[in-house]
Amino acid sequence: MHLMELKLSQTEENYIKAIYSIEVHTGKSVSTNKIAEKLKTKASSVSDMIKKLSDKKLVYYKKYQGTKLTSEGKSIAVKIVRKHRIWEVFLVNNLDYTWDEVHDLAEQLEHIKSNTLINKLEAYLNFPTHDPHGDPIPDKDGNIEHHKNIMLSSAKVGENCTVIGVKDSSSSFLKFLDNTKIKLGSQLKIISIEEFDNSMIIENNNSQKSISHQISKNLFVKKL
Amino acid sequence: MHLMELKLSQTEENYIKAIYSIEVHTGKSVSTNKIAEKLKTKASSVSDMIKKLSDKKLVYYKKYQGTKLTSEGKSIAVKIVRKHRIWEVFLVNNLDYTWDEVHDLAEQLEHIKSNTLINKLEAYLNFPTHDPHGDPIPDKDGNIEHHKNIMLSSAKVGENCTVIGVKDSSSSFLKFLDNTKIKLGSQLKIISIEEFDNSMIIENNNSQKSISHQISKNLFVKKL
DNA sequence: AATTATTTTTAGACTTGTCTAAATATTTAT
DNA sequence: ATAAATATTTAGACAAGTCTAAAAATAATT
Repeated sequence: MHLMELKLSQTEENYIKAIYSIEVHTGKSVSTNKIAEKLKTKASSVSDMIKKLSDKKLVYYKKYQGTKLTSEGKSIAVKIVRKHRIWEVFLVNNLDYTWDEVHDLAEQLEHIKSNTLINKLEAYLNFPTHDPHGDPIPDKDGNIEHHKNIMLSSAKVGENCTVIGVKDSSSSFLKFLDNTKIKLGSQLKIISIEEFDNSMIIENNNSQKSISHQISKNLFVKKL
Repeated sequence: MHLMELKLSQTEENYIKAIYSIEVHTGKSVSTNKIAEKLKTKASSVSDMIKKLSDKKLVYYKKYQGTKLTSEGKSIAVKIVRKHRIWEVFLVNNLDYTWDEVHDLAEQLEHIKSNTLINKLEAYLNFPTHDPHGDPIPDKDGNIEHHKNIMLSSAKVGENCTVIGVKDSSSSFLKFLDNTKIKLGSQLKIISIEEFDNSMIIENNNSQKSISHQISKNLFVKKL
């Protein structure tokens, strides 16, 4: 519906992405301070940029009332997210990066401008549905599956499930997962749950491990 | 020998690369106008930037005397070239781009900042020695094989050779090669040479084709 | 060698994105 | 409901990179 492809700077794209991610998490309109915090910049800079994005009809904006992406803005945001996640898949699956190493690199790669590159890359990777952190990859038209956020901690004894993502994607958490050999797609069976501290014994690759509640609360799973 | 990794902007990198490519072609010190022409900018802008690069000890510069890369500058240039060519290999070999489509994309990808990415990518691609245009890929330490520029036009009847590059990398020439099924690594046997116009009959994939002198002058080959 | 012509540099202005400090709105608390 | 605290916006300055127009240096011509 857009008459001409407007070209955004890397900075503009980063603002759009930040607004999108806050908007998705909170549902509400996004405050200037939140954006500043996310982008590690100052509120005054954000104010300036929001005006610019508003002029380009990428956000709705009334002074002092916070901001929200227009449908055009949202569509751009989703495209950036799509690029980011597809690149992450490539880095982890093909170049042997680990979960915790890829974010900064993907942050750069997502800004590569090309109409065809990301689609070719997606095909090369066999149309992955989730990135290495378990977040869903939007399709070519911007449709994105919102997964229902089932945590491992809510699973019952005897159930089987597949790991599809992590909630906490801090470097230390991801390293812990690497060490315990839990990764995307891992099949887990809940053997028992300790009432005292809610820790779980799970079976993974035919071996049993104990998982603290702290951990199970941060693992998204799909029940089988 | 450099005490700390200095970070260059994309623009600075482009200047370094431009100076390098002109310096390699001509051998002489590079004039402001030549750089301006290459980068499609104005001489005044070039003047400013050269001063900046000179402050950073990446070029030698005396007013009105042209400029030359220092060894530090040259090493940076070669690293960029390395990135550019490795990305081109990936785009053509793995994502099915054609020779003539990849330049602009590689121009973006070469600026991705990462100490590990390009080495991992190189390994993933099995350490290619040449890019899809036949230009040699510098190794991790910046060593670059200067190939001896043997043209197909200098081959004799009965000789066998492999295509390792093109001199003219215009889009129309690359398309012509695609159409005639000549690509990097193609094995060619010279069947005959027509004295009148120096056109050649060559054998490629068990089929014979006529190649004008204009074409054979622009194909780098390695004799077998 | 003196005069053109060309190349290169400087000076000043503009754009994008940033910042600090001050002014204005809004929200919270009393 | 008024004062205090917080959030947001404006104003003005700065850095990177670009440009035009004018000045200075080099090269070419006669």
